[in-house]
Amino acid sequence: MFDNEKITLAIVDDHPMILEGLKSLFQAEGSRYQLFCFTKGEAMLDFIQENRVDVVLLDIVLNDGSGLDFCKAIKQKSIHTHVLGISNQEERSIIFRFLENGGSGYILKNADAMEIVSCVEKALVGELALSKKVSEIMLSPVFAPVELPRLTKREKQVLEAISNGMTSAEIAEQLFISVITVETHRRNLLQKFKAKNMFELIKIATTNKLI
Amino acid sequence: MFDNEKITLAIVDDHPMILEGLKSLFQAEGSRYQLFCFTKGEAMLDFIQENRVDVVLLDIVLNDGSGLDFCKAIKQKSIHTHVLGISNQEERSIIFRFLENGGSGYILKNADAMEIVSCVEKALVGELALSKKVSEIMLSPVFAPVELPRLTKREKQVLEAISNGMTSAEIAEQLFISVITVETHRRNLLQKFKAKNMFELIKIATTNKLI
DNA sequence: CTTTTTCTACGGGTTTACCCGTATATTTTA
DNA sequence: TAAAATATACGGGTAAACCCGTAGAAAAAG
Repeated sequence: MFDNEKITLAIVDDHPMILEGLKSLFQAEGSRYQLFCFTKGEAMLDFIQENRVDVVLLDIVLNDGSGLDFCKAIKQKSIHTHVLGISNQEERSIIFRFLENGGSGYILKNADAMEIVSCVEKALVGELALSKKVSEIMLSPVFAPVELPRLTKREKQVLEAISNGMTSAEIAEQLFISVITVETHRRNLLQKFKAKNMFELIKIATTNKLI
Repeated sequence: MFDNEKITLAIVDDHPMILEGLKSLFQAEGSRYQLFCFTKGEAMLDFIQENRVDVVLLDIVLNDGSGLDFCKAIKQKSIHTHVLGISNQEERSIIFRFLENGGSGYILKNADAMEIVSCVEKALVGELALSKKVSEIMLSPVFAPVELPRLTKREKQVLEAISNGMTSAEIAEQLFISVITVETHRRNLLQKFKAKNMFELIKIATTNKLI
């Protein structure tokens, strides 16, 4: 990014009103920014393929896909582009997923104008850009009342192996126990999780980082 | 936390040397801190059950369990306790998991003394406390060369349903297609992912947030 | 030191997943 | 418009998962 060049800022949002709002906000910033607006994520990706973009303000909920996926795609195409999520979506896990996917920050749409601008500038200098409310959300974990069953050492081993695609026979061989024992562990796992089958169980266990 | 009371700081680390180092660091801080040291996570949890603790400096790799789990357990027992991860573990996904589990911050062990102290103080006033190196890591996503196959709309629907524990017959009914078609989609999914079976595939898809 | 949990193991039976090849209509992309 | 990808569907067969009840030995917890 050269000092004599403008900062290229892409805005992606499928609400025309919000797009307009952001547009006028950054046009007012003494023309430091060159704006490009998109209502579709794919169109923005095509643009980034061919043009240098410094910052993307990316809505999370778009009609042609998820901002989470678009963020990842942007960083894959252009690692130096800073991507800021901007959404009404307050869900904690969404924020984390966005950052994990390479986002440089996250802003809630009800943030005031100053905050949005300062987040963009933070991102530009390589800092993590979180609006006040967002960092509060990140620091306020809610522990779901869904009590996950705790697994024994053996059950963890079996579950881990299953999730790696091993069959009961293979697991039995690996753990030096009988196939029948492995199947008993399977049964107990299903009961503990109240899952209908292992597919559901593995999804639960994986999303809850048990394996 | 009252001004006339000391800040209670628990340190959990199974390397005696590091424990000593942190101890002397905070004892030097004009006795603002009252220290409690632990080499086992379980012992620290028992302590927190009975005593108010303002901040925990928690090693991620402990011999009696993972700091990730301990962090979650601490926040479940005592939501107001700030937990700071302190580890040599530089892995990006670990940092995110720690924060998702309720951590207030994360510090690498090679951070200098000042940085550690300032992170603790940041956490005390309710801010996200990341050492410089850590926030750099968070902002440097690496996109694994493992190219995930992109799924068609139908395949996503089928995979989603499988992961919710539905059988092929149930899925067929839900999507108004033949069981045979569902099984064809299953087959194609397995081939696309080069997975041995659906258990493995669901784990891959879930950890990569495809479902 | 007793009680509980965990790990181990058996038999028999039903359901489901998985593998193989094939094939046509529709939709998307080049 | 031609080629490729997608969604649909059939038949036959094997392997694996899942369900039921039961139960002893070892380890952990009280």
